[in-house]
Amino acid sequence: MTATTGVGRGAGPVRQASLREHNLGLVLRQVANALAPISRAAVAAATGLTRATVSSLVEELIAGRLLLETEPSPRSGAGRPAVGLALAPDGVAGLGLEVNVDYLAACVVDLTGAVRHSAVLPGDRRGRPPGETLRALADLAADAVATSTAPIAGATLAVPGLVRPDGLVRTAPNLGWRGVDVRADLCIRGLDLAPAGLAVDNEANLAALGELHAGAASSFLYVSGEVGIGAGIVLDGRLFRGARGFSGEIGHVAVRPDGPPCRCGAHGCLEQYAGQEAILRAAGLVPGRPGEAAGRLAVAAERGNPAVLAALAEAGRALGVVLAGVVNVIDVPTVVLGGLYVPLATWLSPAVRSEVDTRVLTADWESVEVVPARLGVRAAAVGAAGSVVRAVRDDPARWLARG
Amino acid sequence: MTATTGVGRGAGPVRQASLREHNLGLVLRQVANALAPISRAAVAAATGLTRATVSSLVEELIAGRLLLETEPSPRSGAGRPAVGLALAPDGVAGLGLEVNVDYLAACVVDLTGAVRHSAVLPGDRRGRPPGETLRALADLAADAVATSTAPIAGATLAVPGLVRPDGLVRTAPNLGWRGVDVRADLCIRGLDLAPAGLAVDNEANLAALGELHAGAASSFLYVSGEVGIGAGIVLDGRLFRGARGFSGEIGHVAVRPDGPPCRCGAHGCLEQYAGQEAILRAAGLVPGRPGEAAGRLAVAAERGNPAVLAALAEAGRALGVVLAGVVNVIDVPTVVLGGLYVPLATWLSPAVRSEVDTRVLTADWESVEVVPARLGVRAAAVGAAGSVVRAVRDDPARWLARG
DNA sequence: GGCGATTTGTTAAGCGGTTGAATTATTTGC
DNA sequence: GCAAATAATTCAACCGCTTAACAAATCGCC
Repeated sequence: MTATTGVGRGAGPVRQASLREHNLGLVLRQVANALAPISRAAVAAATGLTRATVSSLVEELIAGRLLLETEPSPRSGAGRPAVGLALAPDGVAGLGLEVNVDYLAACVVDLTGAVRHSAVLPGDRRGRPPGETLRALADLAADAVATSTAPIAGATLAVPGLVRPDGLVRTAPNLGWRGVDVRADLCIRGLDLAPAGLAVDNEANLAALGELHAGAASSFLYVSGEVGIGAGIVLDGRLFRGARGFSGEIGHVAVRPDGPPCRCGAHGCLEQYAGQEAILRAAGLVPGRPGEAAGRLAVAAERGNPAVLAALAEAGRALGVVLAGVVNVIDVPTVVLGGLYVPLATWLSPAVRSEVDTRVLTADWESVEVVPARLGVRAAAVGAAGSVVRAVRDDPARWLARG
Repeated sequence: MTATTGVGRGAGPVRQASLREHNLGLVLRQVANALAPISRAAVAAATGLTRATVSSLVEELIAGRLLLETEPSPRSGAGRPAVGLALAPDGVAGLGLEVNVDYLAACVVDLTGAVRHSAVLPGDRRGRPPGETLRALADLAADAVATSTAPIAGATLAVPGLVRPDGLVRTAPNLGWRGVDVRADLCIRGLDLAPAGLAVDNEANLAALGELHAGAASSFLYVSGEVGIGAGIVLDGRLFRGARGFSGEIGHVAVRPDGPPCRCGAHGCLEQYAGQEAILRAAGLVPGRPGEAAGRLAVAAERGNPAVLAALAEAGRALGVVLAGVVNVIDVPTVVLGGLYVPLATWLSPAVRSEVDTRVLTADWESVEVVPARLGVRAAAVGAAGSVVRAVRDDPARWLARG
């Protein structure tokens, strides 16, 4: 009986040092989440730590250039005025990279969450050798690094495909990649990736983090519609990766078990109803370059083209059926439509909402919101960069202890 | 920018006391997960704590009657013989309760995971007033408590319906319950529920924990087929409850969006293909008492009744389509078929497996297993009781510090 | 049988980190 | 100008882990 492998839960032992690491993060996040500069005393009150401890922790964070003291805020009541604390804009930054079907992107996000640099290099990357694409990306990345006044804590790369937890790209069908070890193949001038290393993740996952970063709710399902359809699941401010790291593959959830065949080998997958090519086909438009399909569809829909409107309604319905299923299973309060679906949200959302409302069991008392994404194409790159600074925020001690 | 509410992550501050609480749990779980009695030195080596610290922690756990010293194990090599440590069978126990359509159940599980007492009271509970049912359950529970030599740390109740995180039963359609506040209405003779309180949870969730307890993998999807169909999701040894606590409602995931109408108001829900009544209908059998349908189906299938075999194959296919979708979304390596599906697994599994294998995107390199549940009807009650002792195991300090 | 090697478990000193109280600093209000 | 109020720092005390030394119990080898 009872044979869970390993110890489960909070794994390791806890020494006093871990205690400080935890509290360091607690204080840093408290400052980060405050809307305005906040005093040590307020941090102490909010965290439950004593002011003495908070002072000591803050001192360390300031020395590590993660926090700054600001001018006292507008006075209120008697007493010594509080010294404000805020995140240091030049303390650390994260580098976010993205390889996609028709562009490469790089951006730098600082600790405060501000996007400090952002560059996109258009170009069709389908079927090109990974090495060539990665070299071009490395150049773009090196430029981004060169512009940063803050030290770069690490980099994260977004790829439209299945990525193993260790960073190996299992397959990125639309790029034509299979088994690419990005971590070994990418080296960026002016940036030593050894310490934090390069993280690689699915484009939908990182775009979801980008939305979180941009102020979306703390729990939501992000749907990334492109040639394929992926999803990133954010629960309670954290990315949910499933048991083995390949969560969110909603593009191959069945809409109709005996529907049209899909390139995955199954029948009636969502991609065959709401993928970019399926929508174009249903609308009677010719497939073109991957980047501009959404625009063409939006223009035609705006003009009232009936075939396009019908195609979008049908796609929305299929999307709604699948999303309702997902919500029934993981019970998220919000669905964010991203990628291709952002410019088409006006026409897709009604059908999606209607399906979700009738099919989600708990919809009667726990409403489910369907909203378009706030970020555009850059969502994944911003999310990737944001995930780096988020990692520093979650465990500042590791960053402070760097060689 | 960046406006996650609250602090997220590891919530509270960490004082030295929390440190000890954590390590107390670490040591206890290490002993629990060992297959045989284990020495202090081995615990130290496995956890990374020093032997001195482990000794101190063990002393506290022995004083609290959670651990026992056993005879030294068969010798091996030189050196002073080790004193074995094992979970104390009489240190604490958990009470598990279940209200279901056609029976009530109560059981007691001790810290080692052994079921010390188990009682089932058959009887149709559909449409009966909740108060009456709860009184009958309280009697059953009081008997269970009376038999226990170990102090009862708390109780958990399994209900076939939607349960709010605070324990309010939102709705249990097959019982005819709506908005029942079990925690207020249930009081058990001889057991003070005040300290740990009474937890209430969905039957599928707790049955999933029961399977975990019975040694299933540490990540799996448990499917509970009864009149309705629910699922419990276990990831990395932990129950996954979704963002708002209502996860796993797979009974109303669509198999065919324009299929037969479902009592939930939508069309083509899984319940209409693989629910108890749907299978009986498709098999041409009359609905009977809820408890015996599975048996009748299994007997008829055994005899080779073609209508029944076809009905089961069809149900298996529908189940497979939906489960494949769920696996695509949360990427679990194992699906456990429970409840009604256990006796029917022989006929359901092939269709389920075939659908899962063709529809799960990652199935080519990360196989998905489909297995029948190990526990029978009692899974939920055992899981409920197990969840109580599991809570003690995860945070022994709280139990040791009881008034 | 005795002695060293080996492993377990305990004890005592030390150190890191938080607490709590006292102290200093800086403002408002009367 | 002084009391009240609030912010931040200093310092002794305490708590829990670690290190290192030691005591206990067994094996193996001569």
